[in-house]
Amino acid sequence: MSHSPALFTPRALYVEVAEQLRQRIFQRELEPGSWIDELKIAEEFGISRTPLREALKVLAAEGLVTMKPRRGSYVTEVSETDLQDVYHLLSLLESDAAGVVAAQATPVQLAELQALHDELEAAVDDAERFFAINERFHMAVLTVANNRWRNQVVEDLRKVMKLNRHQSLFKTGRIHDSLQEHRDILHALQKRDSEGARQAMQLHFSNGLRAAA
Amino acid sequence: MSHSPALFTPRALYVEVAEQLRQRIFQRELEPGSWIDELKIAEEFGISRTPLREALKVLAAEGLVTMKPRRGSYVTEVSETDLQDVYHLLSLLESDAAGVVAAQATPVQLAELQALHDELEAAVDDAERFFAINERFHMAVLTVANNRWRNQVVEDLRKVMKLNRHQSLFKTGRIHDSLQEHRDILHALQKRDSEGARQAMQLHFSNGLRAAA
DNA sequence: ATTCATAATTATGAATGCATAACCAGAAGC
DNA sequence: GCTTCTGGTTATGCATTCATAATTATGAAT
Repeated sequence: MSHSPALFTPRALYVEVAEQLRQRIFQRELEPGSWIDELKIAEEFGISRTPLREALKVLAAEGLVTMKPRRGSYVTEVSETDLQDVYHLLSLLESDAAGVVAAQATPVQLAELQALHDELEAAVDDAERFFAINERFHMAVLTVANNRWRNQVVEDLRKVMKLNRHQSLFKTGRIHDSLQEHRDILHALQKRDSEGARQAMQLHFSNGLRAAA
Repeated sequence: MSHSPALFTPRALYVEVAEQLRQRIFQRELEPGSWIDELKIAEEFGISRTPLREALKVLAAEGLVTMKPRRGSYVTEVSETDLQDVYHLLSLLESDAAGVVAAQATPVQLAELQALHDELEAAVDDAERFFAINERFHMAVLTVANNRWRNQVVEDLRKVMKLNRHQSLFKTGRIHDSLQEHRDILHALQKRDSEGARQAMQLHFSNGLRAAA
């Protein structure tokens, strides 16, 4: 990795570190509730504590990390009620977004959503892949709904949701059910049925919560 | 900023600085869109750049500040559509909260909300005070609704809303109207009418947006 | 042995220093 | 006159160093 100087303006180091830390957290290398050793991590990354601490503050704002004054940073523990609360909010925000999309999406945008959904259908046998495309679909709906503040909020809440260790999608039958729910959502969107889209999305989340809990 | 020795463990400096910066931003000492001179601010506060930069990252996470790589930090500019989007979300989140409160609040909690509302009634002639109590009431509703993730989100969005607040509440008649809307909300809560509370809160926000825009 | 006081250790929070990318002004070239 | 190059300046991002609060370890006294 010789010095190929900033052709593609590299993100600031603390942004990069924040992303790496997210990965470690999601992969349970850093367990919920565990203390984050700044010195150890800084050494592992080969950086100083300064950008690491900045990254930790970013993660704290996202809710992935909890900072205690003079005690350091801890990976956030997501309780059962936390999970319910987060699902409640996601349901509220994303179902509203679905309603907006049904009312306002252009034909091109609907086609893009359809294309994503087709990918999802094709990934039914690959849970990992299904999970990734599922996330892309949900974010695509939000993008079309076009409210950058909501996007930010949902993005953060989804990160918190991911902290929950048993990914609902891997439970038996959940993928199949989830896919059917997605079909219903897409169908409502294409019918331009705002209320139907809202309800379908809500159902999708309440089922998702049941599977996760 | 050399304070007397820490009798009551003061919050970390960067937290304090973040709060001070919020005040400056809300009071328009730092104007939306303007660049934030780290050296200048650090000197004014009598601190180094390190805690200031950490504070700026906190504000960035709240949406008050926008950071551009290698360009520094800027006070977030809130466009007309931004304002609409934020109101939309607040309406969604707080009206849902109102519905929860109507269904689940204990009599004691309802009495506390009533007491806050009475304070609001009494502040009808003091716009500044009215504004403050209004905020307390809204946050009290959220507290009763008891979803810490929503609280955090709403808190942040309200800060963004404040970036714009200029004259919204000070427009002629808005205080009076706002008060009436609050009466309707409280009435629905005490009737345990979830749907009514939701709608009353939604109306409150849509009127608020009209007055702000 | 248990408890309390105190010393040693460790980690956080903040200050300082430094390297480099971005900006700006002025000169050279067309 | 306009563009482009170049040198100087400035501010950001990161590393390093330092101070102090918190924790643990140690030891004395009951």
